[in-house]
Amino acid sequence: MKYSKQRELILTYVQNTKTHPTAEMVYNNVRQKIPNISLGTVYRNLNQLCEYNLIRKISTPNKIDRFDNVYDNHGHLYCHECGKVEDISEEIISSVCDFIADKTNYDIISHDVILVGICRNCKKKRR
Amino acid sequence: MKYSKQRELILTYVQNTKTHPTAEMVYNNVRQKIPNISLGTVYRNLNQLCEYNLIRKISTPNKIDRFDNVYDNHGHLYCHECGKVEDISEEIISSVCDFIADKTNYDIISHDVILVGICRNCKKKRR
DNA sequence: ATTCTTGCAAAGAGTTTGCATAATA
DNA sequence: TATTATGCAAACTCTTTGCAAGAAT
Repeated sequence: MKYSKQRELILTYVQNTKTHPTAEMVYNNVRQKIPNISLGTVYRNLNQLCEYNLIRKISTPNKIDRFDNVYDNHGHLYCHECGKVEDISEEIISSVCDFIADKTNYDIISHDVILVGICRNCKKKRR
Repeated sequence: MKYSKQRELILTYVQNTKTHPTAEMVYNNVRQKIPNISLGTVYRNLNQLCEYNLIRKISTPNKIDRFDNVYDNHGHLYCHECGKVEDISEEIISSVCDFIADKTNYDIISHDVILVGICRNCKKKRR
């Protein structure tokens, strides 16, 4: 992989934010430093960084891909109400995966675990 | 909801197949009986049937929505390799949801549980 | 007669890709 | 110099929507 300023900024941003950003969010952030970067370049780099396992893609039920670091095998909870993505710790995920793999004969790819629910905030608002 | 032949066939098909069909699959099936039905009508009806909780939408990581019956709160396993969607029984899902809800403070919507892994067949092929 | 549904085609959203130019090795 | 990356715009895929015509209540 040849160096590029664009890719470096994209990688740094995805690795250091906790927001599980969409391509659009990455674009808006990197644009502050490289104003004429294109959305196509952002997508190309995000996908390439995924192939090299430097980041990973999280698919959520609303169809907008989000990206995240790969520090461990944590999973994700998607809030069906506000769309927020939160982490589920690696320990929790691995017990769940063991349990399900045992019952179903699937090999669960733990870092792709996505569960859908209603987050704390939205639960409060509902009352 | 006013009756329509189109909707009846769509509902019957989704309720009675085990393939978790995409809109396209539903379209191709219903077209055998109503050749000039349009894809737009299929989408409109699938969404409407979801609103009335007669069927449900399953979002998978490849972004193509799939549809399924609502007989119980079973979950789904998506095979990352071949794209197949298999059921996870309601019992398994509810233990997983209880476990995660307890650890994370989320209310898990159990019928939206999607886990991603490699299915039996693809595991075999890999060897 | 009123309301809902259809088929069709156009529009929409998110993402990918072709191409000439520019940067890296 | 050879290769890879970029910006731009066009293309692509899946899905939704506006509208006039048709079917159900």
